[in-house]
Amino acid sequence: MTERRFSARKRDEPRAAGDKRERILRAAVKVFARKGFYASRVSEIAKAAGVADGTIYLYFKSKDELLTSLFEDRITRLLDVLRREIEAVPSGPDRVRRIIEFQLGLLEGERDLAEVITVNLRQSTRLLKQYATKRFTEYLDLMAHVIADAQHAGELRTDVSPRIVARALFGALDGLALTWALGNPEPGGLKRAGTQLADVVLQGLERRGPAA
Amino acid sequence: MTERRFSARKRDEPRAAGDKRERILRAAVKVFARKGFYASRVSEIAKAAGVADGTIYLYFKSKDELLTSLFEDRITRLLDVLRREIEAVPSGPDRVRRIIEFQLGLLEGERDLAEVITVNLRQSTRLLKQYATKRFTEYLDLMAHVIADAQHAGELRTDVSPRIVARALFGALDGLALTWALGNPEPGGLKRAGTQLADVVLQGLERRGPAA
Amino acid sequence: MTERRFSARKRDEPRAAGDKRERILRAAVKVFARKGFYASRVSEIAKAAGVADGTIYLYFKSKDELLTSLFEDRITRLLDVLRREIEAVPSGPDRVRRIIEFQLGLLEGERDLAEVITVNLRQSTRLLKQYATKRFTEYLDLMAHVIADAQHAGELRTDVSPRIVARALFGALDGLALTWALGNPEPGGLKRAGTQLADVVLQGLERRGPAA
Amino acid sequence: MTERRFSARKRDEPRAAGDKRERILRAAVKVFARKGFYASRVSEIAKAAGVADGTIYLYFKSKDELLTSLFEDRITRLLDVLRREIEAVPSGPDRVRRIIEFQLGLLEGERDLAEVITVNLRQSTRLLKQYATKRFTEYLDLMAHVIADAQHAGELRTDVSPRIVARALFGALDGLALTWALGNPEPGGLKRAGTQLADVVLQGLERRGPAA
DNA sequence: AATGAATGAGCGTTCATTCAT
DNA sequence: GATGAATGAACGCTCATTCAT
Repeated sequence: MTERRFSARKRDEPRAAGDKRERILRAAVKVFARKGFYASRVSEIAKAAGVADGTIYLYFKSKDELLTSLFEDRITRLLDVLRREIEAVPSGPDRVRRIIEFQLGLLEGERDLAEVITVNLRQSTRLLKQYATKRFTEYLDLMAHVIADAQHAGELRTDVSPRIVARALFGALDGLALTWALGNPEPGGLKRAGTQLADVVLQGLERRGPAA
Repeated sequence: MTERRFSARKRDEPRAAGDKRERILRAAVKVFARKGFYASRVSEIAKAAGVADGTIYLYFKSKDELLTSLFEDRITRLLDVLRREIEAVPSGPDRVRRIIEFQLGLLEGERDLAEVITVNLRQSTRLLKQYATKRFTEYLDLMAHVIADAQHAGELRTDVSPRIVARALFGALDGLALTWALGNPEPGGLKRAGTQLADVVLQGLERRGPAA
Repeated sequence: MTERRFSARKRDEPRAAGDKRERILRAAVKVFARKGFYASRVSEIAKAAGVADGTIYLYFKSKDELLTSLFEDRITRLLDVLRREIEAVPSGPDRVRRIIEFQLGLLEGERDLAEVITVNLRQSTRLLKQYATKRFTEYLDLMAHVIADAQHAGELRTDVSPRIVARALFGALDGLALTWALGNPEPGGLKRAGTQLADVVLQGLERRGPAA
Repeated sequence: MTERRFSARKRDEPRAAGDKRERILRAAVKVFARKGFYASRVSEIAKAAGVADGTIYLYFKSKDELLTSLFEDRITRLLDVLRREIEAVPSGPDRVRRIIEFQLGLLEGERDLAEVITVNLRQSTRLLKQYATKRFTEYLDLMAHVIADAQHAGELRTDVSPRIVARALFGALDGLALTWALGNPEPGGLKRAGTQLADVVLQGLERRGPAA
């Protein structure tokens, strides 16, 4: 829509190669977010990316693979950021809080991407089972590690499985995201929701004092 | 194809029609669960239901409406059961525990239905936004009411929004269900996951002693 | 294939069921003959057959299979006729003459079909290698048998392989058909060409007198 | 991709261009032979020729024209060779034998080219009708002339049309080639097939003695 | 001349939906 | 009501061709 302004790149060429791949991915995020994977047309994505339909197939083998690559690419990126953020926080409980803020923060910073991950991740059982699982599992593992480390450090109760907690926590965040994505944002916003979720979860994971 | 020969149901059979509608819904649950909404063919559902393709359109306006009706029908039924179960439990915290057990219990009792609700609910943003929301909201409201009642009864902390808690809790349960549905059942099973989730959530919702 | 028994439509109804398959085949012959397999559009065939595009796929799995079925169906039919005709002729040389007349006669009676067989048979090496071969081989075998029988009966020279003769004869007929199909009909027509070909071939296959 | 480094052909090399054109033609023969005209991709031919896709269009106007040029070029060359060979043979019957050997010999010497001529010649009715005909006709004419000359010289029977014989003979050779190309080579090989074909044809074309 | 990324028209095929029986 | 053959709009994908570099 914009973009052409000066296509006039005679000399310099700020947008390098691979550029196109990225443009397509960005367009795909936007379109998938708006209409869901199945209702999105390859031609729409192409148009949104400002390329010809066929061009998409120079970068992705199929529409399916476009979604797959999208997950792969974006989640890898998110994982990198999240890992760094977590390392910068020393306390276990604070790390949990950080994860919560991070995941909900996505919704405000990159709403479309969040919606794609939240909603489209489940568009296809097949996709989900075949591809998305690897990175998704990595994400859950990261959360589970944070929990487990804090348990070993004596910061959290040890009578619950880190993996179960991680999955439930992810689900809780996803659930909040879903209602937000569907247009019923919590009054007070995600920030308030995140704070409250963290309050409950952290109190719930607290080690119990000597007496009950 | 065969099968009809004698439709000859035992004796009377006042609801020949209702019968068929239900058969179609049951078939739809099975097929949607296995392949997802978009990958399911109307003809497959017809075959699974033992009716002709066209017959489905005597009971449902479209494939979309079939999914919609499925939610409507099943969730209404679930809500009835859940409401009754909750009324039978007097204590707020126990009610929360009951909800958790109920929702996870679905996965074992009616795995297909659970998978449809868990996975297919998100197949289509449009569907989700347009139709499914009503009953879904009712379900969340039920959870929120239980929380709110318990807060008013002084059984749970009051500094968190019942709706936020309800959504997060629903999400957490959904998250556990998802990993189960995808074939990575938690070791120890859903029962153990449910118990741990309840432990954490209830401790998290506990009113804090005099201090704090 | 069966199915027709009584298609017993209410009253009249000149065009019976399975009718549609035949209509599609007939349309395919016409269209393939005019434009060749690859240049023919499924939608054109549908239109020529007076059915919807999708209908073709109720009777044939793909465009490829349509061509394949066409060969199968038509050549089977031709083989039946040819076998009967040959049996009615006692003398070996006369049988050879009969085959020649029969194959060239096709060109006048069913010019489109002849063109499809002559030209389209080779459209796709893959098709040719995979499917068409069986019936085609049967056809060649029939010719080879006629030659071999006549050799055993002492009617033809025995120093040439029946299979080689069959293939060459088929090729010769096919070659005459090709130039005809391409619009350069031999002056004097196919009949004359057939007679001359038979004259040459039969003299060529004659047993030599006492001296070599 | 590599290869260019030094295009540095030994010394002089006036036909840098012709070089590429020839490489493309050679690649086309190979690819067309393996997969047929329609199933061959221009990009495959480019790759096989070691040039960029676009380069092909510097030498040929279209994929169609590439096939056309191929025929033109190769058949012209074959005609030259065949003409010279025939001139070197004085006797009519021996010339016929020479033609047979020549055409079948192609199959062993340049199998790919033979397959392209034999199979691909018919890939497209349109191509066949529009372009290929000219050279093809020339080839047939050469054969017809040989027959006619021999008839005038009293070496062959005169009651058959040289053109009909030429077409039938070409077809016979083509038919033998086809079965060979399809992978059912005659036991004894083409040589034996050629000898037998020549035996039959020449006996068939013999002038009959005064009596029967 | 040579390149090869980009194009976009065009096609085979699918499948939800209809409707004559 | 019930059927299932027929429909045809719609879409993913291919690939010959172009053209900026």
